[in-house]
Amino acid sequence: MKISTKGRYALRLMLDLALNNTGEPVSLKDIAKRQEISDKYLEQIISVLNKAKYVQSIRGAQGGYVLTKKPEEYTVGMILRLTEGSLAPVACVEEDYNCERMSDCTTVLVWKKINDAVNEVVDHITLADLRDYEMQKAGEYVI
Amino acid sequence: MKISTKGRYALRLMLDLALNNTGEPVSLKDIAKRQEISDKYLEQIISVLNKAKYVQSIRGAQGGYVLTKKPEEYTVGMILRLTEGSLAPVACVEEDYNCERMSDCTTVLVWKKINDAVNEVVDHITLADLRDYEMQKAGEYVI
DNA sequence: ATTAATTCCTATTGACATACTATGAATTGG
DNA sequence: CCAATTCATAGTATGTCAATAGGAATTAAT
Repeated sequence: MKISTKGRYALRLMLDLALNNTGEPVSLKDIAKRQEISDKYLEQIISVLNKAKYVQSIRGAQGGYVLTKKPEEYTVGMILRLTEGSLAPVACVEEDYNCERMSDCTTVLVWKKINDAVNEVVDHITLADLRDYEMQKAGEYVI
Repeated sequence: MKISTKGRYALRLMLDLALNNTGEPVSLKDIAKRQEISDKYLEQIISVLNKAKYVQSIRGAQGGYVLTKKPEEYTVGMILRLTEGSLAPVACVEEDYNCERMSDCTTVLVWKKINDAVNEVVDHITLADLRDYEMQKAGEYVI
């Protein structure tokens, strides 16, 4: 029942971009340094985000990545589902899954409730929420 | 973000015992047949439930297993945590976990919310709820 | 006392996923 | 031209999953 590093790093990566959302491209090397994550591994992760047009890449020297949308427009769910695949706790509550036991199966009730509960959380937190939380937290120690 | 067969089978196994809770021991072979699960695999799973005293075993011919408590007293969370280990979506929201980034880490907010949401579900469904649901469902077609 | 049915215990296996590392090509600003 | 960057693909070590396998121990029924 774990979220892998892929999803976790993707979220930190996107949050990092949201916090450095100046219009200038942010290099992966910088993100990797700030987040203390292997840059080579981050390359693979951002490649997925890039192909899905969640970020735009600028190649060459001084290149990097920028968000394609406003932080408000990314939910945590979008990012996790893209990088992790489905967040469903079991295959049988995923879209168009078919199981012969389905009609008999009582435990599927539990999986559906877990699924709904998780979706409710991840689909209502945006990158902007996390960015604001982090910025506010940073401000707490100013005075 | 998946629950493994171990936890899923454990829940079906326990529900099967709740539905056949006559006081007579139920053999694993029968459970395996009803649930269409490998009996050899179920042996390993029930061994965990047995060591935790969630079930009591009766050895020898005509032996089997019985629940040690009333179905009302088992939550889905108890059964899943025992067989799956922690249900936390990431290690850092588990009890007494320590991570240097903890104080900086904004994404942990997300994991905590997921964790709470899942716990809220699994800790409020009991075996009796599932048993009643299944019995009621079976009755629907009587007339 | 024997047999058959059962639980109990431990080891092994094949497939797959995870979390990277490695290598090098392509692109581009300075 | 060069250094910094993204892009693409391959490899790898480790671990987990989902069983399967084999047999020992126990006990009710005959």
